[in-house]
Amino acid sequence: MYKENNLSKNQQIIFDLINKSSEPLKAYTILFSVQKKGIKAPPQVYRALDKLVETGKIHKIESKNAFVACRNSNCEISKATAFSICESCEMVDEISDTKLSKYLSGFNHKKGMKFKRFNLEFFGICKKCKKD
Amino acid sequence: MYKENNLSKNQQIIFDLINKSSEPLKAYTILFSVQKKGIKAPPQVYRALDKLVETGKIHKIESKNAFVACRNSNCEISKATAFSICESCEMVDEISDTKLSKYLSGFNHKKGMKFKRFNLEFFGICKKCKKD
DNA sequence: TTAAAATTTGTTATAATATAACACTATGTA
DNA sequence: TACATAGTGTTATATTATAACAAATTTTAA
Ligand SMILES: [Zn+2]
Ligand SMILES: [Zn+2]
Ligand SMILES: [Zn+2]
Ligand SMILES: [Zn+2]
Repeated sequence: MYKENNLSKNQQIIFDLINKSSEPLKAYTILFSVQKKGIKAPPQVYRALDKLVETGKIHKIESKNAFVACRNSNCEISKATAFSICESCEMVDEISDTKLSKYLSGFNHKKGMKFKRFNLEFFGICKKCKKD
Repeated sequence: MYKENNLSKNQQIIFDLINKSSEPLKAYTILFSVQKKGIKAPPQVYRALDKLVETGKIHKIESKNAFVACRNSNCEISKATAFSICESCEMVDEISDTKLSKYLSGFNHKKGMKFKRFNLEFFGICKKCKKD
C-alpha cells in the first residue's frame, strides 16, 4: 500500500490537504481538518509535515509557520526555496526563477562557509491587493 | 531619559543583551536574563523585540525564532536581510554584500508583485565546524 | 520464511513561543 | 495645561511544537 507513491497513509492525507489548498496551512488548521480521518493529535501532524518537508513535497514558510506544497519539481529536495508573500492578503507564491536560483546557489559567504541550502522570503503587496 | 538614544528603558536593556551576545537569543532566554532588571513577563520582552525589529536594531532569524543585533547600519530598517547559519554549531552571521543586496532588491516577481522587503537565510557548515 | 531493523502510527502529557486585554505611567507636542 | 502617543506592568490565555512510550506496519536481507 505504501509503495505505490512512497507516502505513508498520514503523509498522503496531509499532503493532499496542503496540495489542494490555495493558501499556506498551519499545523493546527491541518489537525482540525483531518480529525475526521483519524489523525487526532499534534505529533501525527508534525511527523508527517517533517517528512514531507524533508522529501521536498512541501515547504515551510518560516515567517508564517505555515506549509505549502512545492510547485517546482520538489526544489532539489528543498535545497533552494524562494517565496513571494503579500503583506496585505497573506498570499504566498513559490518563485521559480532559474537565474535567481543559480545566482544564490553560487553565492558563497566570504568567511569560508559553503552553503548547502537557502530559503528566501520576499514581502510586498500583490497585484490583486494593489488594485483594491 | 528616553531622548538620549531613542530607546526606552526596556528596549535598551534588551538591545544591550542581544547586542553583546555572540549568538542569537530566544525570547524566553532573554526573559530569564532580564528578570533581575525588573522585566518579568513575556509581553514586556515581545514588545521590546517588536520595536527593535521595526527600527532595524535587531533582526529575527525566522528559522530559529531567535534574535540578533544588526551588524550592518540597521539594514535600511530591516528591508534587506541575509544570514548564514551553521547547521552544526548554530552560529549565525549577518551577511553584508552589496552585490547580493542590490541583486535581490532589484528582483521583481513576474506576476506583478513589487517587493518591499526580503529575508534570506543560507544554511551550511561553517569553517570552524568543517575542521572538527 | 522468517527474524531483525527501520519506519510509521497512536496516545498522553508537556514544553516553547507568542498574544489579548486591561489599568496605568511617562513622554512629546501644542 | 491638556491632549495624544508611546511605553510599562500584570494576569491570563492562545498558538506552535516536542518528549516519551507502546504498538503496528513495512522493508531488508539472512
Ligand atoms: Zn519547491
Ligand atoms: Zn495581496
Ligand atoms: Zn542588519
Ligand atoms: Zn559551525
